Amino acid sequence: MEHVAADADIAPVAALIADPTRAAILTALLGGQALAAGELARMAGVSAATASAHLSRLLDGGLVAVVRQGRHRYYRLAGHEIAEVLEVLARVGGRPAVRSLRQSRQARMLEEARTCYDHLAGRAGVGLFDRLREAGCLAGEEVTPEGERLLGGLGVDVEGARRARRRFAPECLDWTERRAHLGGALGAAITAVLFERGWYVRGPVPRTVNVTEEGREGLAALFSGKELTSHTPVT
Amino acid sequence: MEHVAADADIAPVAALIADPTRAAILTALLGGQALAAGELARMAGVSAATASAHLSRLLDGGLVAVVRQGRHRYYRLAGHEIAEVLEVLARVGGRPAVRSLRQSRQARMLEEARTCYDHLAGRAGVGLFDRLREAGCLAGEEVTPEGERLLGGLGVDVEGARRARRRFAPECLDWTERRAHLGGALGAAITAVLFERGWYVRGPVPRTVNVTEEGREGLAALFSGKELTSHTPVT
DNA sequence: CGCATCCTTCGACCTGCGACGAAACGTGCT
DNA sequence: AGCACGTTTCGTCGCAGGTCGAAGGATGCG
Repeated sequence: MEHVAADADIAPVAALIADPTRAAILTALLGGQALAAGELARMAGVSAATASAHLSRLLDGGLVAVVRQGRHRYYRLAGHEIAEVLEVLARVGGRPAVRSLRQSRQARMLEEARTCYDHLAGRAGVGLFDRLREAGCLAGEEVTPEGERLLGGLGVDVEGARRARRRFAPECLDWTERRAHLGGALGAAITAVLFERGWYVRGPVPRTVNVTEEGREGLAALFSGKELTSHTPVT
Repeated sequence: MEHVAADADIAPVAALIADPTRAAILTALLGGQALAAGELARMAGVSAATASAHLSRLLDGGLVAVVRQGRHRYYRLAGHEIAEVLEVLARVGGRPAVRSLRQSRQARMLEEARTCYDHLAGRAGVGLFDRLREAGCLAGEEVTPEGERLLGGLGVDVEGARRARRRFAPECLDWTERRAHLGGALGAAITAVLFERGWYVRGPVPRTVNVTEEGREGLAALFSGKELTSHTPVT
């Protein structure tokens, strides 16, 4: 007989994350991209059979979702709550020792700019957040009329983000920078536009992203108060 | 060779939470009270030896801290980050099936009012949060001058909370109510005052709290705009 | 000083589960 | 149809770690 009060069962979820191989898989998926089972196996450094077993368990547990496309099966995190769990765990987990030179290069790229499931993090993330604040776009967890104008001009659907079922514009603080960046529905919407415009592109290392030349110019123009040139979204 | 980029090691932390017995211990400690090793063993339904082994590992992992007092050893969570991890995990963990009548009573009490490590949660938590908003005390993640006056009169050290290293007034949404309540440094400061004044007291079931008669009257007076009677803090 | 209480350490047992290779399954290409 | 490739299933091995009882400190009480 359990004397502890009825509570959410946290152990099963934690157990799914507790295995190093599964943790590597989940961390790889934290980039926000859906990845094929084979790629995940390679990234985690295990055989295809082993990865498959892990993915099957993660699927059962509702941590990942799968979409079949031809003979590939692309896995992604099941939702932003899952990404939040991983981020919070990373925050208490502490930074690991960096071993090889190659890893230190990758680590530097991750610190520079990366995606945190569906929004921008790292130095780029906090930089963007700071610039939005300075420009008077944000007040607490709300967007000012000024911000509405600026983001609207960029092509961000602020109203749509506000109606989303998840939190609108929470500060999300990550484990590399010790400062906050913009998460939530608004952070995701802005990041989506940045990718769509080609201002940021995904880098070779799983979660990293890079700013493009257009991105550098576009962002500079955006915050210098100039109007943007007309925007032709990619279908 | 690991192909995954250098990242925080989340697996070891997750592994500590992954065991059902350790999860029960951590959940019990989520009430914010320090508990003796024996009590924790009883609550988790294991022998003293087993609990001791688990507590030792949790201590190593930095998830709990211990204070020796006579022949007792009181364990508590190591910090609010740990409580945050548990809350987030509980949110994705889903609600467990309620088995006995007794558990359903306890579950109802937990939903009514409980502590979430160091701040008020459950219906009481979201109620307080809503009333503070309605009274115009909060704007986004900031406190208005009006709020400063009202909370100051209550005896809350708003300035002290603002200087704390943790987030000031984040919304913390929990797994029973699907709404937000007040967490962070400010939430903790307010809750501390509520206990100090005797407006809330801890209930018999681990994480539950109960509002007292004084509490009901005091809160009503507070939000009806009246000034409070002078406050004599408990040493 | 000796006993009771609380907690930890030790030794032994046993279950759970993560690892792989080989083979089966399903899909796309020619 | 037949082959190639990505993925899952199956069978098996081996080890990590959770559990308990009993014994060994440590602390408070009379």
